[in-house]
Amino acid sequence: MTRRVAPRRATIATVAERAGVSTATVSRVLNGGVTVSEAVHERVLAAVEALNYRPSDLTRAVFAGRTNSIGLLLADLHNPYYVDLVEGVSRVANPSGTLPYLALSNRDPETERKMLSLMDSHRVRGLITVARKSDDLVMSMAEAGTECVLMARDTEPDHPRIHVVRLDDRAAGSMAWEHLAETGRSRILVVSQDTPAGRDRFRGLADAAKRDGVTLPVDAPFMLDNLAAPSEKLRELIASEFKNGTLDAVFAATGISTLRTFEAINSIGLRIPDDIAFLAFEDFAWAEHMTPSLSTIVQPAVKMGMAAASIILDEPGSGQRLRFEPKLVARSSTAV
Amino acid sequence: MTRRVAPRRATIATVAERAGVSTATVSRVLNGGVTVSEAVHERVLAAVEALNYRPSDLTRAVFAGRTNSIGLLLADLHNPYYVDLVEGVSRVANPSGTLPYLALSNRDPETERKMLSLMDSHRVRGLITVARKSDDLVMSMAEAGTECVLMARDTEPDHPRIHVVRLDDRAAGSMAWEHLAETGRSRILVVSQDTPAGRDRFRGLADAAKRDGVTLPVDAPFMLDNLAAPSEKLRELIASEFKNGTLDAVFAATGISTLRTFEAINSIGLRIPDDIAFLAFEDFAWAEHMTPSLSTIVQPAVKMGMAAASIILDEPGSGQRLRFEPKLVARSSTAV
DNA sequence: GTGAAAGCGCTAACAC
DNA sequence: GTGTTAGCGCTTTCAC
Repeated sequence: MTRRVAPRRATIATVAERAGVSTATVSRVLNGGVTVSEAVHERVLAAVEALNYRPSDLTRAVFAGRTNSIGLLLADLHNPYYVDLVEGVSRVANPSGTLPYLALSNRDPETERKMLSLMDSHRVRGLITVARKSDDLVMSMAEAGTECVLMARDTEPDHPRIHVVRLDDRAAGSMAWEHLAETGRSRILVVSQDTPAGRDRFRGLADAAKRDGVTLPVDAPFMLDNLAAPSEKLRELIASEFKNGTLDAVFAATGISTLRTFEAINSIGLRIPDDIAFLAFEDFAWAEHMTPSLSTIVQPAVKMGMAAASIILDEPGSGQRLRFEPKLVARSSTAV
Repeated sequence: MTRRVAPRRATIATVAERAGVSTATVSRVLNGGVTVSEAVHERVLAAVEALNYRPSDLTRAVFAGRTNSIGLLLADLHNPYYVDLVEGVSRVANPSGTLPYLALSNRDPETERKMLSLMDSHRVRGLITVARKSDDLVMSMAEAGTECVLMARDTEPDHPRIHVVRLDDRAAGSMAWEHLAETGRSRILVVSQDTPAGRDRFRGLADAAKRDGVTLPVDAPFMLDNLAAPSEKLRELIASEFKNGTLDAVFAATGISTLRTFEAINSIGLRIPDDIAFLAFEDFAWAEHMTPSLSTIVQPAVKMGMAAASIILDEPGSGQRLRFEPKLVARSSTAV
């Protein structure tokens, strides 16, 4: 750790000297609250201007024992849900001078932990994360005073500074069932990533079907393992189920699975929605322009991001549990 | 600014006390370099472990006069180019303990300036930005010691701490021409956002055409003003040019214009590529699954992000000018 | 090999 | 009203 590497820049002392006052006075005019004489006020402001001085949020944070940064740990940025989350967090955080650190885990537990540690080193004031294998780290950060917001989690660690913001996944599932049933489908395959959210969405759909007296042809969601490449197994499953006549709709229950599922259906040569209906998850610019346009179930990700940031900034230590409702966007891929 | 709000957490002093040594010694074993007796070394490490102590990068930064954060200011996250940029920056920055702050301008100059100021307040060590209306701010940050990397800029401010990383936009344009010409098209319309990059790409295409003795039917790119909604004007332009027989290909020269252009062509009912060829910019997961699949010209965004971060961390003050080469991904939308 | 002390840039008591 | 002083958590001379 070399010392003083950057070119000198104006500090509060520089400004004080130039204005012929003490650093305390400079601090006072900059932060307001206390009364300062008109003359001094002007001299200080002039000095600030002349020296292009901007107080260091860094030093302020050291003093206050709390920074103005939030740690945002996501899996990647290819899911529109994550993108909107960033948007939402920024919208709430920025106005109060808070900036989010963005880190991507790419679903690697090792990376996940490293990034969390890094954020802790940087003393983020709050953490918003989709991490799943780092409860111990999160707990120790909460213990140390960091507000932690867990996204899309089913577990609910008991700590006043650990909050949970999630979608009502069961509702998303039953919403999928209702839409598909309404359009005349009942032989549904659910495709998902292997996450609590995905399982809950399946459960929601299966339960809703049961209430209507229908049993799904497949009694568990098809779990995608490798998200980076087309799934041969999925392709085969859809092809054989369809041939057996036990399939008239596929519900991709998570953002990433949407692409892989669409791809599988198309590669078999099945026509959507004539041969088979396709209901996707998350909305993205191109969904409307696909052939056919895609029906999707969408989470209010921007709102969820805003809520997460609000908890950190405005309701620390309140152990929030927030649940948001999904929305259906019906387009052609599930049309009758 | 309230003081001491967060619950106390272990500081270097806590560790020192518990290990029965001075803070200086703790610092020494944590940072290495100096020799410390075996016994003390162990006691300190044990205390660190027991107290779950993690040194504050914040305080270190105050002392060192330089943080481990980078400011990343982008327009939005809907363009795959930006997403890959984040990926690239993280890949280089994270391993050395550097975390990027992410801010979105949504192309609003006001927001752009606010975010830049915020980042400066946070004393980012370096800045990577697509900002266009804030040269004065960038210059003052560079002056104060912040490494600034301008992305996609044609101007080149003269300062050792202001760097430029960009695509060879002319090459992208001529690459577009060559591909389209090869597949038998020459009556090309270029659609773009109103940016230096877009203009250069048009210029590159027009010049290449000229070299081949061809004059474009339209002597300037169609500049999209509102990126958030379909463009009626674009739709009309394409329809009328096509009817006149002066159009057999459209080149969307920027990431966002790709969507709006595709939309316009489709809404007219023109068939791609039979009636008209369509060449897009930037690659994204769905491009391959559109009907037809989209041919695109792609910038090596991940590499560009890595380069930008490297400049900040490894080559400060070297006034870099980097130019990257685009790549063509040929698919069905430009097939013969 | 280890401790005491100064100082990074800033804010908040406490005097005057 | 304004200056003086102490101190936030850390690193680094400088003594011992």
